[in-house]
Amino acid sequence: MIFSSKAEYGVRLMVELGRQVPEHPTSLKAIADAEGLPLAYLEQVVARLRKAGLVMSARGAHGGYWLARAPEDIPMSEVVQALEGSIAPMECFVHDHTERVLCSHEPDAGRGCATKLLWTRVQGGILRSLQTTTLAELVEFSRRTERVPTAAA
Amino acid sequence: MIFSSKAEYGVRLMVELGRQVPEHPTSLKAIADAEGLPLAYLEQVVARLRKAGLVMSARGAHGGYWLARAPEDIPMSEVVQALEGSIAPMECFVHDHTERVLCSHEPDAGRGCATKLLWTRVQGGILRSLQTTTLAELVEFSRRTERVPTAAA
DNA sequence: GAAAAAACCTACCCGGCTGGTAGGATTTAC
DNA sequence: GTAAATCCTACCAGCCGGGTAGGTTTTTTC
Repeated sequence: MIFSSKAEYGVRLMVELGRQVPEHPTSLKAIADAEGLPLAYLEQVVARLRKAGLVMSARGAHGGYWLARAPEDIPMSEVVQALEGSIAPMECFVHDHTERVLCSHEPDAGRGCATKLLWTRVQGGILRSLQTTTLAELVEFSRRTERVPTAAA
Repeated sequence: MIFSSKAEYGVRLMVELGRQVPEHPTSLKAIADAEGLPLAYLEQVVARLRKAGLVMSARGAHGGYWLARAPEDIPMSEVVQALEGSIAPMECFVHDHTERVLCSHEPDAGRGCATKLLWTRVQGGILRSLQTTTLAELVEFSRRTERVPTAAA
């Protein structure tokens, strides 16, 4: 049970944008260099964030990306959801958005799906932790733990 | 982000065992039939549960598996952990059991890994939901939602 | 208006892992 | 001794994650 690297890269990208001046475009190249990530792949990642309305972009020379909203107004659940497609502990959750505790894949020997009760709780736990964390917190954290560049080499 | 089918099958298996008389062995074949799961694959799944000390087994004819403890004393975190190997939202968590919020895969441009703060919270959310759910709850749920077999066909 | 810098798009690809299958060896009840 | 079961190990096929490649379009700058 692991998130894809898209989530990791995308979150980093968002933190990086959160560290920048608002409204001012930052090129992907700069972010890729700063984080040591492959530029071409980052393009695919940022495309998801753009389609989700989390970042905005400007094309052409000196173009780039910036946050569509203030970091305080961006819950990480939105970010991860945009990157992962959906936040589901099991496959049968992906296409079943109802809260019904009923296993979609089979009637299950004439009784309700007990595992779905469990996965529903797990999903709740994940969502809650993501919803209560804002991008601003991560940006703040990255600032706090920033090491002062050693003056002398 | 999805749990493997081992988790699904294994949890079902545990629920099935929880529905049985304690200490009394149930054959995998019976469970495989009841749940409609491939027997040979279930063998691999149950092996993990046995190695984790969650189920006990008896070989030979009329052998089978039963719960090593009462369902009330089995938190689902143990079950899922046995089945999945580890419960980690990101790869770098698997081999880093410390609580240090520090990215294991790279020094990250001279600052702390902000994403790890997020994943730590997510992991906490998952673990809490798994720890506070016992097998007994799932067994109880499966009993409550059991449909009365229709008398007439 | 040419060239550079950037976003944007789409097709492809490779290795690893998930979800099994196959086939047996061993143990025990009857 | 035979049937029923656990136990063990090797193998495999397809899917998908994590990229690469190679363009097209838009915008700025000189």
